[in-house]
Amino acid sequence: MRNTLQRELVYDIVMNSSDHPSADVVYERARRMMPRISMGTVYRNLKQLAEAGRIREIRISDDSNRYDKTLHTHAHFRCRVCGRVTDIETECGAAVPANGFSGKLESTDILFGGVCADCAAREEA
Amino acid sequence: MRNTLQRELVYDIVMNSSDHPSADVVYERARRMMPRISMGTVYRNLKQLAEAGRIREIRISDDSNRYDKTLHTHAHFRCRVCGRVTDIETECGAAVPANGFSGKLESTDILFGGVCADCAAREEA
DNA sequence: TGATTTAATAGTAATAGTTACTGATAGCGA
DNA sequence: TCGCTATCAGTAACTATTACTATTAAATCA
Repeated sequence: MRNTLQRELVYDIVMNSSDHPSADVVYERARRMMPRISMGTVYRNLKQLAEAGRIREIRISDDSNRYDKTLHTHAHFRCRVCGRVTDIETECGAAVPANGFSGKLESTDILFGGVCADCAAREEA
Repeated sequence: MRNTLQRELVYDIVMNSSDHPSADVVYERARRMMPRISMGTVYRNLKQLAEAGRIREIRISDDSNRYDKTLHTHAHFRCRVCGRVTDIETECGAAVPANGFSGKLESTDILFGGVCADCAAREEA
């Protein structure tokens, strides 16, 4: 994997973000530093960095994928009102398949959906 | 909610499928019974039936949504080789957010990815 | 039962997220 | 420094899904 300015920029943006940015958001932030960078480059590098294990891809159906600097498996919560994605602890730690599963496990995604505390309070008012 | 032939057909197809069909697959099966049914109708009814709690929507990022006759929360495994989605038991039962989460929880999706036993055996050969 | 209301339909167009393509550029090994 | 080729910018294409519109048909009611 070549060490290009574009790839390092994309990587730095994810590593300095704590808000689980989507490709779109990474693109907007990247353009501030490198105005001619293209969307395709951002997508390609996010995918490659995730494949290389340098960042983590959070797959969110019915929404765009997000990218996370935190590498270890952990659950996420997505607020359907504000769209924010936050880390969340689960009671049993990381879920694992019970005995009896005989395939090859490669990824685990735990996604909770609902309304975050902030938006719930705002809805009350 | 009106009781249309199209809606009952879509519902019956999901209830008689154990392979977690996507909207596309439901559409193909529906056309065999009702050739003039449209894709939009299938999508609309799957969404409405899921909202009404009569079927369950399985959200699979980087792939189309699937639909399940089983209503209670349970984890799924998706094989990246053959694309099949199967039910899977987890060691700790259903994951729940740890104490400290103060939002409103509405959905839980646990998705494992990897290679199923069949495809793994085939890759060996 | 037949008229009326309106949710739902078929068919089509549009949207969003993402990937593919193409000629030009630049990282890196020799 | 030269040459190879991965990567780039820009654009087109693709896929899953939703939106739109005129038409149809459930359900309500006289």
